[in-house]
Amino acid sequence: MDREVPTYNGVAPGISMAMGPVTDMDIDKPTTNGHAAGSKRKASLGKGKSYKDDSDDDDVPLTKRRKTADSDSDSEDDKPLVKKVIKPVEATAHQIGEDSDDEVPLGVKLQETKAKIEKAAEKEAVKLRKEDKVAESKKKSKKKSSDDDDDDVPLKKKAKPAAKTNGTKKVKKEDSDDDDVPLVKKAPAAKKGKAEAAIPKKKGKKDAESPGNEDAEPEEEEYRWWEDTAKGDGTKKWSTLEHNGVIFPPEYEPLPASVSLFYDGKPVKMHAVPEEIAHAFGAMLNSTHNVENPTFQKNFMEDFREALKQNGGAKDKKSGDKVDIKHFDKLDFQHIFNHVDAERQAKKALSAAEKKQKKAEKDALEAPFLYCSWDGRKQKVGNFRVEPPGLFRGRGEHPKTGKWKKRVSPEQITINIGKEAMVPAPPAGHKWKEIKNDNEGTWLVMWQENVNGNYKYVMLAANSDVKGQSDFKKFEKARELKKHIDKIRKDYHRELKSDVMAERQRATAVYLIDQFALRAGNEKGDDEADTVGCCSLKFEHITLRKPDTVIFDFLGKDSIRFYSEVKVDPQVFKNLKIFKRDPKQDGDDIFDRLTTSALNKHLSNYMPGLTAKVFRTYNASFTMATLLKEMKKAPNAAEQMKDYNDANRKVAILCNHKRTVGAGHATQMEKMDTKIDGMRYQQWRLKQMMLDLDDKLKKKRGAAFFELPEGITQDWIKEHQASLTEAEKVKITKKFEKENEKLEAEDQKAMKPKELESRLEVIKELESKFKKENKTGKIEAEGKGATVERFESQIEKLEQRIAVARVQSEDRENNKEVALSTSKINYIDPRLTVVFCKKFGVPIEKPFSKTMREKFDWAIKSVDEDWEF
DNA sequence: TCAAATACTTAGGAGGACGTCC
DNA sequence: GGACGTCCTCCTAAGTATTTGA
Repeated sequence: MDREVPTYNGVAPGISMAMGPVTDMDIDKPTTNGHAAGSKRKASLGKGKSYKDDSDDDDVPLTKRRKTADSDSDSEDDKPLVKKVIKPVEATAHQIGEDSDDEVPLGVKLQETKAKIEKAAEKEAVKLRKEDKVAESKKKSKKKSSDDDDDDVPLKKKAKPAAKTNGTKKVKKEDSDDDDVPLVKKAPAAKKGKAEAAIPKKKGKKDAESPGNEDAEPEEEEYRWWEDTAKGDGTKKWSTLEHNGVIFPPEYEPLPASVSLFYDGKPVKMHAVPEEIAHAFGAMLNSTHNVENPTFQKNFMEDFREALKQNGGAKDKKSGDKVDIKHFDKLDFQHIFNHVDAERQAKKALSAAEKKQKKAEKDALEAPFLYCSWDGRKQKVGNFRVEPPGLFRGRGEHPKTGKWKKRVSPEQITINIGKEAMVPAPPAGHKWKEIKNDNEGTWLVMWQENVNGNYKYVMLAANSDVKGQSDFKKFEKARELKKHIDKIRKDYHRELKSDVMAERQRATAVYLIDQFALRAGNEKGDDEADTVGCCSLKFEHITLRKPDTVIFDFLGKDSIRFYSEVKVDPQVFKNLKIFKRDPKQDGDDIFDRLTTSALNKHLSNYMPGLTAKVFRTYNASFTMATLLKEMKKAPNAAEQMKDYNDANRKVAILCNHKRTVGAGHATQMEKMDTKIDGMRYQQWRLKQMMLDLDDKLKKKRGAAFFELPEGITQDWIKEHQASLTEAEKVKITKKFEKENEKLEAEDQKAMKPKELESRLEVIKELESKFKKENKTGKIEAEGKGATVERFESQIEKLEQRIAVARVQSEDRENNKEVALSTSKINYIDPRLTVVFCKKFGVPIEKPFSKTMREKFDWAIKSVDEDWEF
């Protein structure tokens, strides 16, 4: 039974959309976003293993428990714990202070740097608490003046706003419980009606993206929320909210008759529903890590076959006979891929004008969805496009990777909007799942996806006020942690020896989170990739090497490998040994008495809102702050940026932010090496020319100066000479051909091959020169007015170029698998970067791209160079 | 108390835009 | 102006953390 793909219009004028039949949500039993179905305890105990000694006497002092074979070392438990700093040893997750040029052994160097940073943090914490006390007593003594001050945000006193405020008039106190005070200054509520027309403009921002809005609307006053101290308690996010909903993806366009999926060598035809799934697979044929993954293939096959079953199966295109598609190996997607690729190329080949035209059409279509009105302010919406159907690209060994992510229908979509606002119309013939007026949420639209049952949200863009505010809060929270970090560290060092197992595990976990920037590690379900964080570390993820080295080796978020060999506090080493004690084995939790909730609950005792993830933000920003503080002025902005990136890289390494090494990396490195060697060879030649002018120099400068550079051999020279002459030959030939083409285009007579021959004479001369040099071992001084001084200056210039190239090469190598952007976007307080720019006179455009400058607008406008994290 | 539901941040990769070099 | 490499933006997966409800 063939069915037409249902099509309907209505959300965006002019766009047609297709969705699957409107059923009652094609959603598998949801597993929820990232939450395990089973409990943590089940993970280690469910297999019938007994930890009787541990579980039965949780609260029995560990010292009274049975001794193990390692009792010797355990007996040291009761010795006073000497506070030690960690000593990471490898170029892995903890390379703070790494310095490849340094003579000091890496481990020692790292230890020193980390110790310095920790010591500084401790000192700072004491100082901050002192300052707080003084401030508090001052406050008490002049209570009445409290509403004049704006230093309500902790630590804000250090931040002197660089620019004059033109923001909203300050309302008083921060901790106002008054829910009715709008989060942002209330602007006149937009009229009911076409929402996009009601969305006011933001001052100073070009509005090219919203073509419908270009006429003379009054510009909105910039709202400097970071100077507004009356931000409520954060529960109520908005008072009025207007938006136009979402754009649905275009309908599926069936393949032309000439293009087919092949099965067992024969072209087959099928209904659009299964064809769309096959099309998706064919389109991603170049993504080998997906299409060659057996799980991906298996899941794809299951869903593809199911879709075929539901839609009349497949038929031989020629005979019309039924084809039972059973085996993945017999499928051939190449024709589909070629078709998709041709379409891509055609799109690429469009003229500039055509591309412009297409873009204009797309922009016009999307314009109504770009912005919303949030408390009367025009705010950019982040992801207003409903995710198109496709094959789920779960990362790593995700058990569901390759499953078909179905087309989302309006009936699955919940709209969150202000009570007074006009609800966007669903596509004709459809209705929304639900309309909500939840002003405690920041999302505008929500639906549930069918593969994992995950919730998908449409929220505001990163440069919106509300996202900026939560970013600001996040960094303020991390700064707040500075005041408590010394106490927290003292406490966990003490509790590492606690008699209560749960407490000891907790202390050990906090130690790891603090020292090695591990993530919390929530429990995961069986239908997710097997990745872990701190609390979910398993037996096999940690190897202990006496006396105090821990080797972490596990897959973290996004299945990125975390490998690190580090020296730890001896008590941590002992604890981990205990947590791994028999009968635990592979698959069992290291921290079987600890959950992320318990850990976070404990942390919140130190400071409201303190959770495991705050440590990552704190350590990243604090490290960056320390490195920037130590930074010296560089001769120019480029070198200053290199220093900045080096600091950024240290933070990225701390956070284990990685990227896959680009395909061309090795070739690039080789190229750079060859380039450097070429320059060194050139230097050597110049030195020989110096000798040619004055053979006494050898005695004067010492023979070593004139020797062949290390690694440059006679064989290498011959090879290099050959490649030099070849490159020159190619260059001359290409130039000749181009000139001829030009002549022909101008209807002139082309040059004869003889001309090329004569031009290539120089190559012959070059070759014979090299030959002579190689034979005699002498290099004649070249150039008019050759002098020793001139050659020396040329050598010096080459030396500089070599140095620059070496730095670049090293930089590239060091950076090949480190992603800097993640830490810059999420972990390093942007105000630190602003301070860096101001202090060293570097334009903000250097470290922050346009999008980042918009996202961190609040930071750029709120600090001067004296600001400290 | 626990699992499920919910809402948000953090993450790497794909692909297009942009800049540089020849 | 085309080839090539790099940077930037978009996309959406994959985490964390809190809230809800049985």
